[in-house]
Amino acid sequence: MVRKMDKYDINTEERILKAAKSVFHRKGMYGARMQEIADEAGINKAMLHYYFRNKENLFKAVFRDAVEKIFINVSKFLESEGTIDESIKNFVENYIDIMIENIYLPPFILNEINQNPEKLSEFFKPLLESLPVQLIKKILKETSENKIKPIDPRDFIINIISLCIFPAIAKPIVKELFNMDDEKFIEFLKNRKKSIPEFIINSIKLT
Amino acid sequence: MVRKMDKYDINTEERILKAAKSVFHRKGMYGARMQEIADEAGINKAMLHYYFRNKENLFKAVFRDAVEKIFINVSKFLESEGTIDESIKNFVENYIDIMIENIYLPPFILNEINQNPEKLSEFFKPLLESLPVQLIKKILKETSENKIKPIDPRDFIINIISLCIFPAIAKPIVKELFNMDDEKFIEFLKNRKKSIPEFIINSIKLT
DNA sequence: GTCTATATAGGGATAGAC
DNA sequence: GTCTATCCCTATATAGAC
Repeated sequence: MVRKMDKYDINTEERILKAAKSVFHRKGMYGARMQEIADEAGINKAMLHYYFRNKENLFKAVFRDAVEKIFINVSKFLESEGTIDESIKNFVENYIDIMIENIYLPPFILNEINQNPEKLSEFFKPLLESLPVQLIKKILKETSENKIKPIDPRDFIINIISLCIFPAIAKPIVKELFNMDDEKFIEFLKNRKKSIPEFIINSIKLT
Repeated sequence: MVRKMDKYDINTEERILKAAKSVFHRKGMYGARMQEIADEAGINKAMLHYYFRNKENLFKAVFRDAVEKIFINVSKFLESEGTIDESIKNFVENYIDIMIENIYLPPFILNEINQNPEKLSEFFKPLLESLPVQLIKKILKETSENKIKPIDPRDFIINIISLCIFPAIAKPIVKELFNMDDEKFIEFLKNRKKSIPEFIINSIKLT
């Protein structure tokens, strides 16, 4: 796996991984073809097996990377310090930025989990267990102190995540529905960094 | 395609279609196997080709049915008469009922569209063009008359759809996150028939 | 219409030379 | 480490008997 290389070169393993991401993200585990990955990496199929032994291993490397990018950060931002309002703004802004940079990942991950739910325990369990404890406590506290409208913390968490992630999953439909090209679509997402926190904060604040 | 049959029997074509739905919904176009569909229908592979000629045709029949179930209804409920509040309640309640009955469809459809965006024009275009015109007008009117907080109608539409559909797409994660079995998960969705309209109406009403 | 048997191709994986 | 050639299984699809 280790190879002397030119400073400006990138090594074969990285080239493969990059190509594998591109193909798996678009086509999923079963739609992807090893040949296509090899072509995109500019090498031949045998190399894929030399570095990753089989398709399943290569896929897992890609999937693990995707989960880390998308879910490690959910965890981090959901648990931030400060008031609820600050937490919401912080989460949404950071999360939509991640989404814009990795627009293919949410459909890729969610599709894989729906088709293979057992992957959940293999990749997510440690993440999920520790996830939103702090935030739930914060919501319950603010509710009991009459600082926000009462809301089931589970609904709150699902709502904020839904509003951030769903447009990435429905991208082709959203673009078609509102006649957007890619640029307009990104602009739409960027605007949601402001509109989603407003939407959520309005809905929970006392009148 | 037509066959005399016992009153309590269902004909072969329907058996195939039913089995095909079950398998395609769970595994998608590329993960599904014709053999598995044949087994589940209780017939052999040759029959699949006799009735549908090839896998692609069979898949399209299943996909078309899914799109009609999920999107015809979006269109219908989004355009209902009455005040905005009534429209929201009407849409969410009806849509979550549909979701509960067809929990596999949203991930199935969205995955297929993400992997094959060209399917969009083939199956959706007529639907999408006529979609939310009335609702957009209603929102703009209420905004200009200072009856609700100003909101981009596109955000409004995406928000309401996100809140309804996302839990279906993330079902395995939601169940894991909150330690739900299937029954608890359905209960959670049913509760959202009330909580989502509250959430949305609070966020847009003037204080 | 329904079955068994088989053709054909595609794709993952390996062997072996360099 | 990288390549070419090839193996071999799997899955779609067809042929043909009943």
